Amino acid sequence: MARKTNAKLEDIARATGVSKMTVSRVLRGGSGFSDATRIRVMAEVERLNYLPNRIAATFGSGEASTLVGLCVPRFTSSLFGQLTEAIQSNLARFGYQVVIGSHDQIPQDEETWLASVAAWQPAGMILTGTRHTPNTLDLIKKLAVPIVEIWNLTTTPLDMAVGFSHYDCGLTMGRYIVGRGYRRIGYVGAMADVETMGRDRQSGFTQALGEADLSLAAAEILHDRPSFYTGFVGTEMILARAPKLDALYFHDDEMAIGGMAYLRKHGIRVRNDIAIAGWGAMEAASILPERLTTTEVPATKLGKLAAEMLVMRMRGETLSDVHVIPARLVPGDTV
Amino acid sequence: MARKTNAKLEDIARATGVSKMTVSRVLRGGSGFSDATRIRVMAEVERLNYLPNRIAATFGSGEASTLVGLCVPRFTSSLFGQLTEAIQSNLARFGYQVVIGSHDQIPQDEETWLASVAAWQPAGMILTGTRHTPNTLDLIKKLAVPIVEIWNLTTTPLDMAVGFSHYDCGLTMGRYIVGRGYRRIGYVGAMADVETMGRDRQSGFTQALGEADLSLAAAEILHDRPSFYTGFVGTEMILARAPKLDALYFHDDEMAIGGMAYLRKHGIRVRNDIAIAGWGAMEAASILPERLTTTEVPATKLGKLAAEMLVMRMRGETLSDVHVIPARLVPGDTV
DNA sequence: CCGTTTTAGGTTACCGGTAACGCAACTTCA
DNA sequence: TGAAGTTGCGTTACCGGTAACCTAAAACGG
Repeated sequence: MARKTNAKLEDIARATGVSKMTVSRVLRGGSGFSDATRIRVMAEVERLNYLPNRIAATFGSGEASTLVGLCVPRFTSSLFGQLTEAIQSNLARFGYQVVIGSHDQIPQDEETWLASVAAWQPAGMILTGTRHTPNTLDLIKKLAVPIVEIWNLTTTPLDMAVGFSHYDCGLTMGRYIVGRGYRRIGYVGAMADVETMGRDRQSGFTQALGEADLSLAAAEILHDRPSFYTGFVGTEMILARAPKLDALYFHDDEMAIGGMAYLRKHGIRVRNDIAIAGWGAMEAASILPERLTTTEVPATKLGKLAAEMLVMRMRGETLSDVHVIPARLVPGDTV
Repeated sequence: MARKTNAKLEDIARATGVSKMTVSRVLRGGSGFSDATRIRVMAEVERLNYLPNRIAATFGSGEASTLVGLCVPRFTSSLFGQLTEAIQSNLARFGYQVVIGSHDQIPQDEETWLASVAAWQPAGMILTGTRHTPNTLDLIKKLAVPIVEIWNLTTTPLDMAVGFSHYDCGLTMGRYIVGRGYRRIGYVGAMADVETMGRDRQSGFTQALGEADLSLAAAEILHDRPSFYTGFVGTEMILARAPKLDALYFHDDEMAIGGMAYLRKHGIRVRNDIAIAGWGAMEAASILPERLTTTEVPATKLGKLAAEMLVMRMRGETLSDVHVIPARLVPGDTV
């Protein structure tokens, strides 16, 4: 692992007969050189197979690097997968590299990760959620770099935010379910030990029920991460405790699908016996015999917008702080 | 975005009354300083809220950075999500940061991404698959950095490899299905335009059929990415062309589940009328009324091993090149 | 108690780019 | 035609760490 023997600007400069400053100018495509020089330099760059050195470039310029940090709860979720995909590809278009982390809803893990990425003088940061440790907030302030908080909406962003209100997702779905005449309504959630955004949806949902002088007839929050199987088991558990429910709101679609599998197995008819609502408009629901009532979350669009906002800000443009990507209730056949 | 005003080693050195070299030694936890000095230095580090600068550190040492590149086909796949999660968390344990890319099976995209990451003097690389462009191979050779090729097994790794044989997955499943007495067997795949590893599984599968003097009765390779819905549609299409099939092998479990949804919708009984086999042992299958016959792919274990192999090699240890993480056929109720 | 080794530091010279400035030759235009 | 830009470079001084080398004092050992 000794020093690399790669060609450097000086090698190209020597071979071309110019100064390395000129080579640097040519490579960065600015001005300050003739066309003839450019051609000669580029020929040597090609011949010597020059590989740029962003470490040296970043260090020398004193500017931020072209690295951007991205921290999500986890990558094993279809929505966060879409988000990651969209953010990475859109940042790559503008010449940025994405350094990832996941915190699984543990703010301390985000802090640890952030510190390790901060050491790279990143040009920007994308964080999910609005829950951060005090140290994270300190670090962010010290970094003084554009930041987008995504996924969850906030009116007081650290810097910029793009997302939607999980509370409103729950509120809207709650009103919808109540409006369809259901009265004995349960909620099946996940990750009981940590504060997920599903908790916000549950709050909004409960609020909607309260508006109709109802309350949650039962809530079953499992400890595991949301998954098909968690939904299956959660449904079994909540129905064991509260067999007379006529509607179930799930943490997300995958859990709802798991719940529906439980119902089918036990001959309980969806909608006729019990209404089902999910969240996320996940791909898995596309094969259900009935269209799942859910909330569409434009993860890809959100990721793209977050990336583009960050790029603009990193380039010094000013733009408004908070963008709302509306999540939309999609009525189906299950409520 | 002018130069940051963060404290640097020299500030700490001045405040402590030592040289910045001593501060550097203390911070990196080596030797060459007294306990009293260490305490005074650390106090100033704390007080001035020093933030390390890996750009300068990497540049100054001439060593590789602590960045590691990870390129997968896409992040919107449960298995690649698990892989990403495992790799990121296990590399983070050892102080590395993960820079991601995705190529969606287009080798050229991998090349472009690799070039942008190579400029960061990464300490290592993790690539999926063994198909790389000539330029990618050149670049990798120039980088001269530990590399793990994962997911697909190869006997001629660029450097190290950890994975399993997709061909064998298909071969084993083919023999199993043939052994259970099925004769009119179809295959439903995805991403027809590019060479996926599913293609390798299909080859092995076809080979197994050939061993029994059979051939694929039909193959339907869709153009889309594998998904629940692709499986649904693919099943519809293949059965329209070849209604008398008695077994179907799918690109993966999600497609198989989609296919089973189609069958259920049309009153076709799984196993009684047509056998179904998937691949990947994906979580979604956990809620099926019958246990899906599939191949278990230990993505998390694979990612962890890949990360650990890379770390060992980055630390200069020598170890064997190729590790096989066995994929295992899991018999279910659908074949 | 003295020679030798170890410890605790300081000094210096980079790493490979980039910013800022300088300057000669060439254009432009009144 | 001469003053004022403009173009096309070169020169110099960094950026903030680290490696390598050096030195004086302290510890050690026979």
